[in-house]
Amino acid sequence: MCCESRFLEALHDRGLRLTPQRERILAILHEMDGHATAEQIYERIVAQNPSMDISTVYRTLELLQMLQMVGCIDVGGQRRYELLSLHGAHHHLYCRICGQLLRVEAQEMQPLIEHLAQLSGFEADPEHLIIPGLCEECRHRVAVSP
Amino acid sequence: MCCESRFLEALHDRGLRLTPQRERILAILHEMDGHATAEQIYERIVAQNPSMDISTVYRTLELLQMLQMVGCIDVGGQRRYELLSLHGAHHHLYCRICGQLLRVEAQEMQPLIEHLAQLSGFEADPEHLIIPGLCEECRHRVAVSP
DNA sequence: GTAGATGCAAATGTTTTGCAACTAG
DNA sequence: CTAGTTGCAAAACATTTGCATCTAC
Repeated sequence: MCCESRFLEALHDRGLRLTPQRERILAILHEMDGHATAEQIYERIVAQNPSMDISTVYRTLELLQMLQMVGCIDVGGQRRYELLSLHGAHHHLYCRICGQLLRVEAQEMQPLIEHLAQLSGFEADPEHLIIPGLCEECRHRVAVSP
Repeated sequence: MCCESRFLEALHDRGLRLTPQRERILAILHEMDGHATAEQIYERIVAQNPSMDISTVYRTLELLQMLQMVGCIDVGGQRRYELLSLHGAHHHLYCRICGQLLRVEAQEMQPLIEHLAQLSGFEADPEHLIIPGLCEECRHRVAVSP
């Protein structure tokens, strides 16, 4: 796990503590490799440790966001979290049929971002844009049965 | 009101009915000119007609979305609705400091959409994309006081 | 020992649903 | 008339909070 020592240090700097629950949540975030909901993280942990509470998951995710270790995106009325250290800067394609999230490298969006800046002085975030649409499979499925 | 007759026709085609509640919600959507939450629409109506229920607002908004007369975007954990007939196809720039939504013509995004289709077979929605970032004013304000 | 963290239960806020009563066509 | 619609109340979600208990340090 690449960032546990960073976590520990960040906690200590603030007078906060490394608990087994926090370790477990960080480990799960590594395992899941992105786009997990709080509920999904919680379920994985409860399987082994039934006493874990979902409020602890939320509190830890909030903490990790504050420490800039976890990013959060808001799709389809729910939040999904991912460890920032696992992937480079990227955006998301959100399939509004199957709910799948695809990653797109940040650079693919660069021309658009420059265009918008020129057009209206708007400085688009260089990461975590969510583009809704249809993924390839769902697009075909819809085309076949209209 | 430009689209009431279209609404009536679409309803009749499906054996559905035009009720005073549906008329009222459509009228409010015209008045509000975009980006209203269900709660905001509900409040406006309750002021004159206290018996209206918010579930009727949700049901009508869902219906209008199904009829492609209303679009829905998901920003900052809440949904906002707008009448599609009021503006041409467009996307949104969402300033995450002041919360303002700016409209961008759909054509400005066309090159990106084609690029994504080529890259991963993803068919991005031609409308209602939300791009978070900083509007010109907030960008300057932030630059001055870091 | 003690500030900080946890688990529990209950509150929150938003959206959805079941259902009996009502009404547009 | 009657299928569709409404208002109401309650459920369903996702998320947050208050608090007594517990624990990392």
